[in-house]
Amino acid sequence: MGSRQRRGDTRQRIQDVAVELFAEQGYEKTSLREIAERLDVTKAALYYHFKTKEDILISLFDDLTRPMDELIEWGRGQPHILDTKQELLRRYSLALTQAAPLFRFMQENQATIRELSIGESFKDRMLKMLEIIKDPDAPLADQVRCVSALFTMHAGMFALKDMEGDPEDKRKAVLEVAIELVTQAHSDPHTA
Amino acid sequence: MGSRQRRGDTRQRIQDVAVELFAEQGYEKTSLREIAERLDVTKAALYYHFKTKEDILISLFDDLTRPMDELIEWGRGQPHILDTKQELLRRYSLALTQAAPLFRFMQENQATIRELSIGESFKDRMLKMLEIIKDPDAPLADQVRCVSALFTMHAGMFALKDMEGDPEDKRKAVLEVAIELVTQAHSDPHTA
Amino acid sequence: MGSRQRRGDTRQRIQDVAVELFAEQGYEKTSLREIAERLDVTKAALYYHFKTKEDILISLFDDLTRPMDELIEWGRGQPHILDTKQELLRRYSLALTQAAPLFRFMQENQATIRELSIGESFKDRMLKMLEIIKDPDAPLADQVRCVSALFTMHAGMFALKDMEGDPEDKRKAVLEVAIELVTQAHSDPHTA
Amino acid sequence: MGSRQRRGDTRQRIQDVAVELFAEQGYEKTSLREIAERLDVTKAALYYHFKTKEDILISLFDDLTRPMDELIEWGRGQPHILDTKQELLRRYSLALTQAAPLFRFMQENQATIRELSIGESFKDRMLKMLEIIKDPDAPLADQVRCVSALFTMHAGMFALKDMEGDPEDKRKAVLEVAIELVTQAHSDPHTA
DNA sequence: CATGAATGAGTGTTCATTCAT
DNA sequence: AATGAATGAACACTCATTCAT
Repeated sequence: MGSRQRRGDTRQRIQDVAVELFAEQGYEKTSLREIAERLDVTKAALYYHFKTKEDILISLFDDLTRPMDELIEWGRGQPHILDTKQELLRRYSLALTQAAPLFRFMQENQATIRELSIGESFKDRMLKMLEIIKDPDAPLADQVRCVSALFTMHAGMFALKDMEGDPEDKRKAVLEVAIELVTQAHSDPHTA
Repeated sequence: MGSRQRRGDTRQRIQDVAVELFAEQGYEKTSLREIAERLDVTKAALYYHFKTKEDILISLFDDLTRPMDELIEWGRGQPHILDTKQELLRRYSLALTQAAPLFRFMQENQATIRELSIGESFKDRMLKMLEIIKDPDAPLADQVRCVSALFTMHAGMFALKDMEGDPEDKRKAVLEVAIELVTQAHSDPHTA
Repeated sequence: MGSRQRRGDTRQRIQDVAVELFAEQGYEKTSLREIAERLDVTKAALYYHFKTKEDILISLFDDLTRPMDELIEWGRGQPHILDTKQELLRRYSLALTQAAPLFRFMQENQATIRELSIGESFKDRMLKMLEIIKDPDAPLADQVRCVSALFTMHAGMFALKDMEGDPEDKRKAVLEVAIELVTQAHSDPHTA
Repeated sequence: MGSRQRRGDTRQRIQDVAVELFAEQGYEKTSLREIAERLDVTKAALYYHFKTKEDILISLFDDLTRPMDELIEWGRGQPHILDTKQELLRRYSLALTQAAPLFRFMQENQATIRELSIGESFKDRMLKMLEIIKDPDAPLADQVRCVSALFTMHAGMFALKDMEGDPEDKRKAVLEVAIELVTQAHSDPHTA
């Protein structure tokens, strides 16, 4: 019965277990044997669903990069005004929350990801988001504020895990600080 | 000549190469064979100087944690006023700059480090620094500001690498933003 | 053809080669590379069938300890009379003959085995057999006779290898001496 | 002071530690590093005193084989009567007691020793001792009794370690059984 | 849709041994 | 009489990957 219900969703189950283990132990330290054992299948079965180990990782990122791409596309269609920037952060915050484990993984395995084909593409996306909220002619400190806004959002949620309080409250607090940073960077009158 | 001059500094040379490779490729993906080959010695030679691979990593962190411990001790002896917090960040900024590659490594290999004996000890240190700059009764957003200040400093310097500009200017800009965050968190009148 | 016929019996073939090499050279001096080469497979193939090197050894002992356990169980269900003791030795003699190479290995690698998980369990079994044939209140010399009976059986067969004569004749001679020792130990009237 | 008193006796100290560790863990599992660490010298120091690891072992056996050689020479000069055989066992028992750890080592590392140059020479000695107490034309069982007598003496002392009782009492008991076996083998009237 | 069996390349680690000093 | 530094060869073990069934 249990095995009947599982018919056809093996691919999804692999992804679920992979996200969990990758986030917990890192990509390199997680072996396919481990994933297979948790699912009670053989390693070879994984290869029916994915061509390589890296392929599993890439498939996970697809769920993550799609919302980001949409976000970027949306942002580019908007005027470069403060409101756009703030809204971008708001939407990004929600996207992050939904793909939290994957982001935690990304945050903690940058060295690994950098070498993977996915690394470049992700960095690209981050730069594109920065382009939307950042003014290249602004003073250095303002540019740092924008970078910091994004990083704060990435790190914030995981770094705050041991702090007491409702997760949603924490998300809002992080978002508030990020928006503030961007607002400050935007409104700062600069004479470059 | 080259090999004569090298006598006695092998341990240091191992550390240098290790820092470089660990930062570049990550801890797991850097093999002892690779380190040995770069130094033109055998793997076994590494084991004369270090008991295990992890031991190499630990030895690297010693150079890093000592200044942090001094900083924490200094901070604890000061009154919990804004000035102390700002000065702590200023000093931390300098410490970070000096051990930049190691911090880049740490920033990018959190998943790996977490499992190592060193992970806990480093997290402890971060929490102790937070205790100095953060007020546990402050509103959530203010606490986020303090966390963000530290993370901004960690990430800032590496994330800004592709941006043009003098490294020292960038360091100051990052520091400025961090100080601002902490200042705001401190001065915020809160009625908890 | 040869390789086709071999399908499915690799595990057994590993055990066969392992017994032979362990007995010939000792456990420590026999490397997995050596076993693998003899079988014309890779080392990794061994790990498909056994989790560790020690596991191979343990699996070999399973074939040995099962008959011993049966023997012990049988002996415990019998009255502590001379007949039982003699019959135990007779049955043990047969068991030993069947697992001769393994016993030779055990006899010659006691130091190694002692440190392995198997060591304790084997010693236990020997003590349990002793309990059946030995009277704890008997004079020391009688107790020695019982210990000697078992040891004679262990060592006898291998020590007598270079002596001319039919193996079965030798087995019977060893058994005869062992039975004699136990008989003497049993019938000895003692006033402890 | 301690180090002054140690001057010149390093060779002896190496032997002492080696005997102890070899007996405890076996020859293969005892590394020179371990021996050196126990003596608080470097591995290289061992090589000042002994040419190879095997050389240490050989030097240990010298202390053991000398008394055996004397014993064999003595035995050969005596008539092949029961008294000679009994006296041989008595003397051997004392020799064994004096070199107990080494004999324990030999008993437990036969597979190792067999491959060493020393192995053959030791086996030779055992055969020579057998020649003295054993009649090659006697019935098989009698020959087994003689082999058993020697083996009982070897094994007896270590196998009886967990048994309660004074070591000297145990030695005598073992000797008693061995003498008995040889006596029986000798007096047995045989018509081959 | 999945398994059983295997591989080749690699890992970190240990060892006995050497030799200039 | 002993050390510091190193080597070369080996070892047990793990990994991602393959493929016939």
